[in-house]
Amino acid sequence: MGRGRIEIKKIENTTNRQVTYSKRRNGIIKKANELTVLCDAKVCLIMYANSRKLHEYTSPSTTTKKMIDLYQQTVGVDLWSSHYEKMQNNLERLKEINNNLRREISLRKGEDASGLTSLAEMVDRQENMTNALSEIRQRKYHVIKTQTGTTNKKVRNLMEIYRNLIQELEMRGEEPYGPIENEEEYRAINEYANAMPNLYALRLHDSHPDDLHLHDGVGGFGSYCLRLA
Amino acid sequence: MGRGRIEIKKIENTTNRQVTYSKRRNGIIKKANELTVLCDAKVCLIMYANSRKLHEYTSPSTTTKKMIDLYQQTVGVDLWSSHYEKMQNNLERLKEINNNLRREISLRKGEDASGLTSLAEMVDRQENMTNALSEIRQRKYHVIKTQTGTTNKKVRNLMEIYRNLIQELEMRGEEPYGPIENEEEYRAINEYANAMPNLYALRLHDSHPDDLHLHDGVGGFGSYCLRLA
DNA sequence: AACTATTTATAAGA
DNA sequence: TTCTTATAAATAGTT
Repeated sequence: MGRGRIEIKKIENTTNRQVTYSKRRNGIIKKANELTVLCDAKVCLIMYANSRKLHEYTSPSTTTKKMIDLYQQTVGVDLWSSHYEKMQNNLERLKEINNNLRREISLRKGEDASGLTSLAEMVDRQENMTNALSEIRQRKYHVIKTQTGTTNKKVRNLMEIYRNLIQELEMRGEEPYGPIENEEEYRAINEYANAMPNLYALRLHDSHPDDLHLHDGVGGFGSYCLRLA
Repeated sequence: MGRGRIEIKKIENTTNRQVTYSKRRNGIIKKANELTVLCDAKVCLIMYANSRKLHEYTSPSTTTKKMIDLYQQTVGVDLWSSHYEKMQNNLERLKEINNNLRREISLRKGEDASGLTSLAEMVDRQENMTNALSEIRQRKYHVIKTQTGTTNKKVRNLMEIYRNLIQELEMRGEEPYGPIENEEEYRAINEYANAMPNLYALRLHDSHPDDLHLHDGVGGFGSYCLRLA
């Protein structure tokens, strides 16, 4: 379509080629746009000639990225994969580690999916578990000791309150051991009384010989005392 | 360029539009190819019309992926980032799970990084551990029982060999209890003898009352016997 | 899918 | 590059 018909083969004259590229590039972009408008199509056109300059056209109704995504979806090839191969590897590695951790937990729970554990392995595992258990016992011991300390303080406090109460009542000439009138004090005493069974419950759960034992003489109100055996 | 000039706006008649799309699509692909050949250019053309069908042209000298890479490089925008993000999230999620699993193992080992464990929690944990331990004990018991069976068979076998050996020696009129000459039999007997301490070692590791105990009367050579208490 | 009157694109030249 | 213009190519409407 010009002054003369041309053969479709590379134009060897550089200038000529560049001129033709410029003209035809505009031509094809115009065509792409016409296609977009006339046929309600989405077109993405990327051109790259030796000039190292990139020219593109993308229908206004879409974006280059959307077109690429669409392209992948249709063609069924993941063009991104090479870009995040490393990540993929990382992901796989983490999954592997994860599985190993799960397996270890499983073993520690006494489960054994494979059923292939050797005796030596099991002896080892048991020893491991026993150590862990004694570790936990020690820690619990520590916590109980601490808690006992604070509890004893609480008791001393309550005894003080109680004594004062009795004294007050006696001074008023009223009968001791009568109803407690100070609401706050009453609540505090009750709270303490209710806390005891919880501590006590430990003995039910836990009957191992080298575990700690709580000896509490729950006699009169004034003789509350927690000792560690 | 046809029987009549047309306005560049969406063709409302569907059939007409599809026909025009088909014709012009071919036209633009031809143009793209001519551009490729004439000007030594790289062209990537992706078209998508309502038909949900994708049409593309890419210069033979390149690939769609290369063109996309080039496009990104030139435009300086990372089209992959959104995909990357998804993976990144996945990775973070896995790491989180990983940490949780590690924490659980830590707890099961009796470690406590936070030091914030409540007493109730620790009681619970200990019970959990105790259960796991008994599970493991049971499993070990099973394995030992099985192994004892096979060991007993081995012993019977060895006794038979030994008897034969004695008999043979006596028949030769030689002194009994002399050096064992059959090398294979010697090795078999030795192997068995060496296996015993390993089984025995269980008692050292494992002194829990409800664990199983092995009573073995290691008397004469003929009285080897493993019993389960 | 083919035809063809026309429009459009563009090769060559300025 | 851009403009011009003769001519090749593309295609709208028709069959």
